[in-house]
Amino acid sequence: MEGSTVSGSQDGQIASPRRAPSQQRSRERVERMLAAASALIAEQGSDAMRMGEVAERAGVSIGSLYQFFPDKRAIIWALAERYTAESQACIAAALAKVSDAEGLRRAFSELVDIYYRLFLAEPVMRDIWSGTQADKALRELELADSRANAEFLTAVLKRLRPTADPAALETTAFLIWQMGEATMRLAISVGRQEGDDLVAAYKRMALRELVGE
Amino acid sequence: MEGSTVSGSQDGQIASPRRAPSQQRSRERVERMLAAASALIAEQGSDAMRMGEVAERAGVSIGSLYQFFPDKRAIIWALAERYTAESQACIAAALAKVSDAEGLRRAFSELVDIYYRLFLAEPVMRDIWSGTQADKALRELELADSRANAEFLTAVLKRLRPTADPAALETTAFLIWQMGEATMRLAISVGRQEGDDLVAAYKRMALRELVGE
DNA sequence: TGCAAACGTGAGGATTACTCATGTTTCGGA
DNA sequence: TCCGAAACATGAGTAATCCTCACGTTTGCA
Repeated sequence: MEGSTVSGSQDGQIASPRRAPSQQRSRERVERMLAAASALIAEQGSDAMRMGEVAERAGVSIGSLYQFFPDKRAIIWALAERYTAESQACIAAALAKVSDAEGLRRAFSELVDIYYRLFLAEPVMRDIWSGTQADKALRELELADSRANAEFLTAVLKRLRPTADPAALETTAFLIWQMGEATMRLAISVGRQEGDDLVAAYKRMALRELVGE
Repeated sequence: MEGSTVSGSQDGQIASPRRAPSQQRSRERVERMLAAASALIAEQGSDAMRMGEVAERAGVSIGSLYQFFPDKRAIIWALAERYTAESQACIAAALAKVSDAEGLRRAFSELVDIYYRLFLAEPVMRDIWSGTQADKALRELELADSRANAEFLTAVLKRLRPTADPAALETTAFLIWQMGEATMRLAISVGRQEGDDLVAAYKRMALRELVGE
């Protein structure tokens, strides 16, 4: 998983191999490229982001950019991967020590709020997850991320309801998580007031399913 | 709304006006263009669809294509609009005569099945709704469609639960509908077995919310 | 029947992701 | 310390594709 920052491509295949930065100089330059891309996505969206502009703003040539990222999607993928890695750790921590229904209620409720605020505050994340779903590799990254997150939830449910069918719990947890992400995407694409209402309604519905009435 | 087949563009603005076909000949040609686009999307997806190929397969010149569709997105938008119009009528019919909880349970359950089968069977619809969410105009069309559909559901809920807060019912109906669409998109992007399970789980959750325990 | 508007055409303009031949820097080993 | 190989850097050029536009043709109507 070490060099995975460098890959990412259409139809889920690993793209043609590109050099991973091994020297200090190039590592710093790759950071600058990612920072430039991030800024441009925040300003204009990933669709309007031009590779030439990324290179210019990073202070590197277009050729250098393509030396480390096989194509445009790869640079977006790299940014997305960072976000997922970060948030996954946060989610694991929040759910790890849940041991009863009330704890789950509190942890889940808090998690939804954090996620929602994150979506509202991070234009890059918003753009990547709500706009660029056309990219197959990104969809698969999101799906994998979602499965991983749902597993934390599954673990909690199995602990709280040891007699229930494990497969059913897995399906429920995955669905609830995916619906949460769908709700976030929806909430940020409508007005703030309606978005808040929708998130609140989701939270209510999800909790009803997770901890019963 | 008459000539709306012809418009559709970025940032929700109506695109630069394009001639609407007024003669018999051109109406037939526009149909051929839409049919060609539909076939190509079914074969390779809307992203890989080339405007030149659409024109060639429709037996018209590239110039004619652009005479009626301001840009590539417009032709996809036109196809999407047809689907929404069709399905909306079907949904309205299914929900119009619901008068009690048991009727709602049956109608909703059937509706979900129909929608799921539709998604599975229609590659064009699948492509448009699950892939090309990057297009702002399409997102807005889908949102408007979803709101319209949710309203039918809202109407039923208001009939069945006259004492409940109307605004809350609206939010609930809209959220449930959006989650349904999210579930469909998810279900078709995972395997058939898991997809079926997810749809079944969604149906259970939604019904729990709609008609109680 | 003639004319204006609608329609039809396809070569070419414009944009942009991406390549590649060539030059420069870094670094380990002799 | 020096050399050679590998890593790195460059940017003009290529290819693909969306879309335009100037000019010809057909249709409908007064």
